[in-house]
Amino acid sequence: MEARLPRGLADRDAAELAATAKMLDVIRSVFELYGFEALETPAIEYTDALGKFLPDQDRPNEGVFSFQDEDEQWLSLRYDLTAPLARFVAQNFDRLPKPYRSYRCGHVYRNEKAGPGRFRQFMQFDADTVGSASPAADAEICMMAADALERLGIQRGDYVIKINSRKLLDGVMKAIGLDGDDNAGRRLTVLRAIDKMDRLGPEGVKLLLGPGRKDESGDFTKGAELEADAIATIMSFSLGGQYTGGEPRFGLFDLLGRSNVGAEGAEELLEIEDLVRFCGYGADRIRIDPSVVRGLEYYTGPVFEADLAFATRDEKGNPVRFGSVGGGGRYDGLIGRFRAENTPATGFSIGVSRLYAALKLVGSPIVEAGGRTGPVVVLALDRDHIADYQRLAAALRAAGIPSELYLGASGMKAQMKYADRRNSPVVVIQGSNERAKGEVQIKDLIEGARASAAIATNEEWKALRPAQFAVPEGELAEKVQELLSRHASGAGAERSGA
RNA sequence: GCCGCCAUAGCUCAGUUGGUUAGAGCACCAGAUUGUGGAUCUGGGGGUCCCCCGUUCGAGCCGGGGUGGCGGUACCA
Repeated sequence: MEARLPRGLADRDAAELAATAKMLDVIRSVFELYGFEALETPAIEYTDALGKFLPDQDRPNEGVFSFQDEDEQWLSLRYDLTAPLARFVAQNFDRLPKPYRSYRCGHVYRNEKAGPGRFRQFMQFDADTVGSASPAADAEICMMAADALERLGIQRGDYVIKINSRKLLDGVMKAIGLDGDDNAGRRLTVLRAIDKMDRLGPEGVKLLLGPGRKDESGDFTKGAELEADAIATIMSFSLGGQYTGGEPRFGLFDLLGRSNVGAEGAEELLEIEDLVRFCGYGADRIRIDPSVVRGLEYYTGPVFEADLAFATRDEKGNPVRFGSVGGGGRYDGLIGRFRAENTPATGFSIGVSRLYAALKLVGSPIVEAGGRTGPVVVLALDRDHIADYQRLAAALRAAGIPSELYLGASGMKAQMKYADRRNSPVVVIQGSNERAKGEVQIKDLIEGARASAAIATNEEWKALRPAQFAVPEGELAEKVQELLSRHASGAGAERSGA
C-alpha cells in the first residue's frame, strides 16, 4: 500500500508548529486586548445547525464533509467558526453577558478543490461581538483585524482591510432593476462577477456581467447578460467607489435614492469609516471597496476582507494568488434561526493557514524557524553502560535541560549525524577512558560548526576536536547550562543587532 | 464538475527513428578513521519507466482506455 495523503491536507512539522504557535499567541493577545474572551466549540455539529442542507433535498451540501449518526441524523465537520458560535450563543443565551465578545481558534473543513493557499482542513482565528447592532462594533472589529496583521509583522501598506456592505450591493441591484424574487438567480451571477474584480480585472468582470467569458483553457463561463447601461452602472459603482479619505464620497445617494436599503447600507459604511478614521486608521489600512462581496449566505450588512498587497511567488517563481487572508461581516439573522428573537452580530476570521503559507512564501521572519534548537544528545557508545548514559540524561533533565539518550543502534559517527540533524546544541560523550576518570566530554555543536568552516581536511578536523572539553561527571548539568546560556545570549545579541 | 498540460530513483530531470543490462545531479547509507558532525575522495542501496489493453520480431518511447498530479475555470455556503 502506498502511504499518501488526500489533496488539500497537510502534515505539519516541528518548525511549522512552532511558527503557527507564535502566530496564534500574537493574534490571541490582540483579541484579548480588545476585550474578547476565549471559547471553544467542537469540530462536529448537526448539519442543520450549520444550515447546510442542499436546497429542496434532505442531503447536506456537497461542500461540507458529512456523515450520519447512529440515529441517522446528519452530522458535519464545521466549515467556519461563525455558524457554531451562533449555535452556542442561542443555546446559552440567558447566561451570557450581552453584548457577548468572544474569540476562538480551530480547524475548519471544506470539501472543495484544493490549490496553493487553499486547503480542505485549515485554521481560522475568529472574533465576534454578539448583541450589538452598532456600526461601532463593526469599526472595532476592523481596527482589531488591522492591529492583528501588523502585530504579526505585516508592514502597514502590505495589507488592507476592505469594507463594503451587502445592503449597498442590494441597493445597486435594485437600481438596475434586478430586485425581486424573479431575479434572484441573476443577482447571484452579478454578485459573483463583482467578486472576481481582483482576479479577472474590469474586462473579465464586464464579460461575466454581459455575454460570458472564455478562460485560458478555453472553457466558457456563461454571463449575466445584462444591458450595457446596467453593466456600466455596476462597473462605475465597483471601481469608482474606491477612494481614499478626503475625496468626495461616491455619488451613490443619487443612484440609490435616500430611502433605499442601499442608502442605509452606505450610511452605515460611512459611519464605520468615520469611526476608524477618528481613531487614526487611514485609508492605507481600512478602506471602503465596493467590489468586495464575500459570502453570499448569512451576511446582512457590512462585510470585511483582509488582503495582502504584496505579490507572492512560488518556488518556481510563478506568481501566486492567495486571495484574502481574513474576512468577516455582520450576520444579523444567523442567531435568530435558533430563537424567537433576533440578535445582531458581527465578526472577523483570520485565515491562519493561508496567512502562514503566504508569509512562508515571501520568507517572512515571523514564520522562519530562527534559532530552534533540539535536545542535548547523550551518545550511547558502550552498550553495556546504557544505564550510566540514561543517568547522565536524567541529571540534565533534573536541571531543566531538554535531553535524550541516543536510542538507536548505530555507531558514533551516525550518532553525531543524528545530533546534528536534531539541531542539538550539545552532545555528551563518555567512553571507557572518560568513565574511568569520572569525566564526560561536552561537545559544543554550534561552536564546532563555526570552527569547521576554517578546517579543510578530515584529519585536521578529527585531530582538533573543535569546541570539545572534559568536565567531572558531577558538573555536567552545570557546564552544559553555562554553554547554553552563552549561546542564548549570543543569539539574542545578534538578533537585537540586526 | 468542465477545459488544458503532465506522469522515468526519495527529489529535480536526461533518455537518440521503436532496439540488447534505463541514466545523471542532489539526497540517503557505508568506507577511508578502534571514539567524533562539516568538506573531499571511493563505493553502495534504491525503478512495476503510473495502470490496463492494443500495434510490433521488439514499447520508457506509438495508439486507445483508466488512474493520479498540476494549472485554469466553476462552486467556495
